[in-house]
Amino acid sequence: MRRPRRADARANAPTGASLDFLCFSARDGRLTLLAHPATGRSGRAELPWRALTSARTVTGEARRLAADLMGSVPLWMTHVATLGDGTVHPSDAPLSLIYAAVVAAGTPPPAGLAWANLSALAALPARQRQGADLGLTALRERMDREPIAFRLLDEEFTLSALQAMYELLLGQRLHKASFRRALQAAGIVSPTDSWRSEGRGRPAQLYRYAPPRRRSRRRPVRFDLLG
Amino acid sequence: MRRPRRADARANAPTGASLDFLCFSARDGRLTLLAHPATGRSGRAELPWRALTSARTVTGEARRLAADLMGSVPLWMTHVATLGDGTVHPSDAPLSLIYAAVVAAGTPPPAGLAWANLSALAALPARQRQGADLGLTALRERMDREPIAFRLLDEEFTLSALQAMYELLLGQRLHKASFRRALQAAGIVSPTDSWRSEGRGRPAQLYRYAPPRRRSRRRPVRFDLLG
DNA sequence: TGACATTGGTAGCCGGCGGTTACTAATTGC
DNA sequence: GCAATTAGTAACCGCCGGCTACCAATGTCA
Repeated sequence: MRRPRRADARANAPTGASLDFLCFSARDGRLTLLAHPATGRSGRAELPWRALTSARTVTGEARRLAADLMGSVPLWMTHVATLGDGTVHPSDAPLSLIYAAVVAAGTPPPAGLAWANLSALAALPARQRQGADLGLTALRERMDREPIAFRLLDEEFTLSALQAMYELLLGQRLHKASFRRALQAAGIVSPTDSWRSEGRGRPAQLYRYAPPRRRSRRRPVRFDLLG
Repeated sequence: MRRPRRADARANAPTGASLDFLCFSARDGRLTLLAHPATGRSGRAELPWRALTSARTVTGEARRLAADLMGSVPLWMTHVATLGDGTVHPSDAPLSLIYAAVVAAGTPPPAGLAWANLSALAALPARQRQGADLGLTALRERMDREPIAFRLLDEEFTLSALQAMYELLLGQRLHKASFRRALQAAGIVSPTDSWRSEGRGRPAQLYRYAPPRRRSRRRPVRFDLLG
């Protein structure tokens, strides 16, 4: 059984795979996802996807797909799932490689696509819906290891905007003082000379994401997350 | 470009995928990985794999592969990576789905396979080596959310054995008092009536993994892991 | 012009977590 | 009986993180 002839492997192998592009952004205090609107030819909302043509450069093809759509490769992008299991997918491919990315709030959608609320996610084809769920979960779980929230903001941002983005992703309110104390202690933002005044209230200083070189503290062993 | 005919997708699509089985265990205080020894026909160490025959049941096929090898489905098993990118793989398949699993220390290897030290990992074919690295990283990152260390132990275990397993996975020594305090506070183990006495020293009480129903505490926002 | 609302930003209290030291308990081997 | 070895716990204490309270700077409006 081990090491079959190449022809054997080809004989009853599943054919083809799709690359699916999960692109998150934020708009009006909501998380949004890039999708073909339901008004398309299929009459159904659908994530952008492309047939995988050469598995020799999977990550390259994923980046190319993203760049072709968005104009440039997103600052944060990663593979989040590989789905098959007989779920419905517009490509008819038996396998789909789901890539998730994040672009700054306010990025205009490419032609033919729109920013959809996450509530519209239920209308996606089954496999894409599952991929979107997994992608969103991945965003939430990785945001304390990778600068996901920062990539959803412009290069310069206020600390209030950063906190609002964290609250959006985590789905819970955070305390301002604690948030800023932890942020300053980690030293991962550096202030700029600019200030932003939006209507009422005291102007806010603008910051940049500037992670230090030094190694991060190791976290203690935790048992309270098991179950 | 969107929604190509099925024939189009098939035309230049990559053909076939392999399922690769990363099975970790522990032996003599070392982490080990199930592999075909280098004495096989290929003369090279190799992870067990199988051609994916029906993508309709990817997870089912992965479980079946594991069960066929080990006799039963491992208590912890998950998909950790999908690799292509032109790396070498014994199957010649352009894509490989890597599944990682964990079995109790002392589980005998199936015929034709052996428990290999992680140092032997460098000898694997490139794609399998990459998969093994990713799998090991996944083990370490997920062990505070999923009961990975517990699945590497027998059903009943001593707290010292549990701590040794955590130290093995994390690659660092832990303090006994802190470890046990956190463990008791989380309430995820329950003592049994049995005691184990191995040679010298005071006998140790045996415990079982028994996670509570209650919801886990939410962890604070952390910025010190970014960068 | 001055009071108020609004948003930005910080000081400091305090309970609990987690690293550490130090101790007690129970067994084997001499 | 005594040393060695392993299991298990108590308690100190610094720091993290939730919280309250406060000050700062702007726009709005009477």
